[in-house]
Amino acid sequence: MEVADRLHSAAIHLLRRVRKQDTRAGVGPAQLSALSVLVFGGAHTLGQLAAAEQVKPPTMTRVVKGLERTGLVTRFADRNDGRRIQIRPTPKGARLLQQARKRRIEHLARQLAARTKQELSALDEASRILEELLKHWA
Amino acid sequence: MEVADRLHSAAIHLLRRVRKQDTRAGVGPAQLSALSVLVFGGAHTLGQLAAAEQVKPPTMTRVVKGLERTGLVTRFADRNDGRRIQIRPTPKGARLLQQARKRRIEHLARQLAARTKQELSALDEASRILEELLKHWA
DNA sequence: TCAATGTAGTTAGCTATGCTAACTAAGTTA
DNA sequence: TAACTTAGTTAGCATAGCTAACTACATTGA
Repeated sequence: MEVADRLHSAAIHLLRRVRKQDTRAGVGPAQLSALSVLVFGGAHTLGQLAAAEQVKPPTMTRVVKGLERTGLVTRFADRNDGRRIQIRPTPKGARLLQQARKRRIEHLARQLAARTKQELSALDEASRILEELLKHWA
Repeated sequence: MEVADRLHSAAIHLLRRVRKQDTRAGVGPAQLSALSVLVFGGAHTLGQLAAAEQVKPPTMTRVVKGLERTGLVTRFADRNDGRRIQIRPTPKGARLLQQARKRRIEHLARQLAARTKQELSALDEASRILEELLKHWA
């Protein structure tokens, strides 16, 4: 379908550009993305985090190890279930994520600055439609 | 900025969903993406391909090796410059890419089917604005 | 009660993908 | 034609994905 195609392509190329800003964070993309889930969604168990990131548990074990080694998250025991491991961002982790996110958003915002008010509101409306779409995704 | 933020988030989540369709292609994301450049853009030198994919030449050397090993691309010498290596998709490579792309687009199109005509045209317009934005990206 | 079953996470080991540094080979220039 | 530049590869490292097999804890049911 025509719209699907155009949307798909635009999303790919947009993210490819924006992602380049992450180089300076000094943290890989998987770690950054997992950290983002924790900073915006609060503590998660390893399994919840793996599900949220759509990766298998062994992958998340290693991602969390990396984040822990650099002091960006801490792990603590679950009170109700001795098998579960809760993971929480440290203040350092929250700070780093916010900065990385700021770089991405500001970079994109700079590009958008040259657009007209009409175009910006069209983009805003489209984003809201997509949010709705994602909420009901089959 | 508000719009940048919303757009960024929508693009991330959209692609994450769509990308899951690629599992069945049996080819990694970097290979699939490079193959897409070749199928839609014709033969490229290794360096052009690396630039298009925003990776360094050594990375692309290996990606191309993988594609070559599974018979999805072929390499041939550049007539004008003996240092250059041209890379071209094979019929098998073109076929595989088209199928993978079809799966992605159709999956997205199925989700879009529940939207109104107005919403679809808003998404289409936004995609065109983004294409324009990407063209003049600083 | 406690043995069988299920669930959460880790470890080991493979592949793919990213990088830099250092190299080879081919073109360009002074 | 010697010096420099450019294209690509090789080697070696880190990250990130997977499956299979394991440990530890929780739940279930005879």
